[in-house]
Amino acid sequence: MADILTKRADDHAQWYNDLVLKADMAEHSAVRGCMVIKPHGYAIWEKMQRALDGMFKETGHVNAYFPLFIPKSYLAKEASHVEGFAKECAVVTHYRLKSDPVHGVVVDPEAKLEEELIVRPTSETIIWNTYRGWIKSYRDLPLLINQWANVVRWEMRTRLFLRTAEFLWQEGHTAHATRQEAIEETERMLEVYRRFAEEWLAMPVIKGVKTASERFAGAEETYCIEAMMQDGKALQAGTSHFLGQNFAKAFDVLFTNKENKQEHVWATSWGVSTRLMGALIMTHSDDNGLVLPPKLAPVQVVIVPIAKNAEQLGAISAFVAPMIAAMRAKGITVKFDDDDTKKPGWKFAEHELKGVPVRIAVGPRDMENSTVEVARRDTLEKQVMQTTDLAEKVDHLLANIQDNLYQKALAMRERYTRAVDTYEEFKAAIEQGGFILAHWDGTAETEERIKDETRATIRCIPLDGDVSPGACMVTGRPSNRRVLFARAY
RNA sequence: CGGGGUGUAGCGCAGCCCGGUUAGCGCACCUGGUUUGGGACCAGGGGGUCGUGUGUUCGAAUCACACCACCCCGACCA
Repeated sequence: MADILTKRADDHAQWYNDLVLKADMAEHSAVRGCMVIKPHGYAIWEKMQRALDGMFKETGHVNAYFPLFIPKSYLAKEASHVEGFAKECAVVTHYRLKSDPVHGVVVDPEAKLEEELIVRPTSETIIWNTYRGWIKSYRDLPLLINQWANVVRWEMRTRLFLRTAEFLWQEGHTAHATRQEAIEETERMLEVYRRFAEEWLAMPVIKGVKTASERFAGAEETYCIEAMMQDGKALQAGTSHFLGQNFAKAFDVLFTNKENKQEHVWATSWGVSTRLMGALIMTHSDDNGLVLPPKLAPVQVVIVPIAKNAEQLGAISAFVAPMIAAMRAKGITVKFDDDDTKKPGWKFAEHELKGVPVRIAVGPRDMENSTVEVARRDTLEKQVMQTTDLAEKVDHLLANIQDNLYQKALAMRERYTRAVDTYEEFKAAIEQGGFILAHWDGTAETEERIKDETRATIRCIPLDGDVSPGACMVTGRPSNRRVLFARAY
């Protein structure tokens, strides 16, 4: 087979880049840091959206849409929020161009905006400013809203899907009458993200909370799910923030409680982005290309006819028609690749590159024997199957692939997760990659020192797992429990 | 923002050091034919402001200066 991708073992970053481009998911655009998401990539994102959107609605949320532009002054209303986002905001200063003999068009200096607008890096401010008008009574609560949107963060360094200047995401913004209720919401949505990651992306994640220094700008507590990529680095796959009353206070959002007293509402926000595409790629794919979990594959089964001529192709089409109908009846997405300008070998490689979970090859030999050749993308194994009950067999195979991908990723994470007790062990272990569970004294100073010396960060304080106390590996001071360290994307 | 790299056909590259016919090669594309169970083969064909600007020169893809863009590696972040 032709080597069209850089091998993972040679250069993981280059492999990732090649894969995104060659599998036709996205490409760089004319604008620095902004990508074009191509149909194959977008189809996967759409499947993610559909699944997540359903889960949001099952948990009582509704969708709405807020503006792309935010008055500059709004950003400053929540002190730590502005601190966190100010240095990466795109700003709109004018609303008109005019033609120019030398430069074609120039900004019309007479069209300067009274108040500059920023392109949203996230929507808390505009949303909370709006919520003020919507919330008057405890009867208006909880307010459970999600929006699907694009946001812009002027990142210094970008990577396709993992970090782009503009990215697509969803952001949930909820308002509650009590602290407890808001915390429950924050945790509920984190659990939705865990389920989505594990059941749809087949990507095991660790739920936890961020340390103070890694917390979202404006949050009281940031919960996250952390995943391990194949190169042993960590990727934050989703976040859910308990915002306390910070935004309610900044935007004067008050409600009257049952005792006729005015109170600030309690808030949450939570989001996942097109970064999940990067997570998906780096969790399962191999040197032959993309590997997609069946639940997110735009095409789950591709049928490749092997025909010498048009008559044979016609016979194969008739032969597979009932199988296709039976599979579709089971909700399986099937593509019959009867393009006669490409050879079978070319198609095999192409569909592997694009991550189609199951490939079925059918030729004259199969028609004689009432068989088909079924190849699975995850293990690259091929087997000849009788056509009897093929749809059921394929249905099982897809479920099996989905499960196998999860189990493989889980086994990898477990293999590369270890507990260490001394800083020396830690330094050696971090060079090997993977997750490290170690005791930490809870101070920002120690966290910072570890980061400076090893480039490892505390990914999260896990919600589950070993909670026995110990001594900080660096300072020896007491520690409540082990926390999760890794080098991260 | 520091470091490195790259801009030549749709894609990937050679040519540049040492200036000189009509700027090449592979893939892709078009036509015809033979093929088709792991990226087919033969023959013919089309496609280029060599990133931009200025300069040096009889002559610039090639030399000089400036600029622009993008990519990769770090620091910052979903």
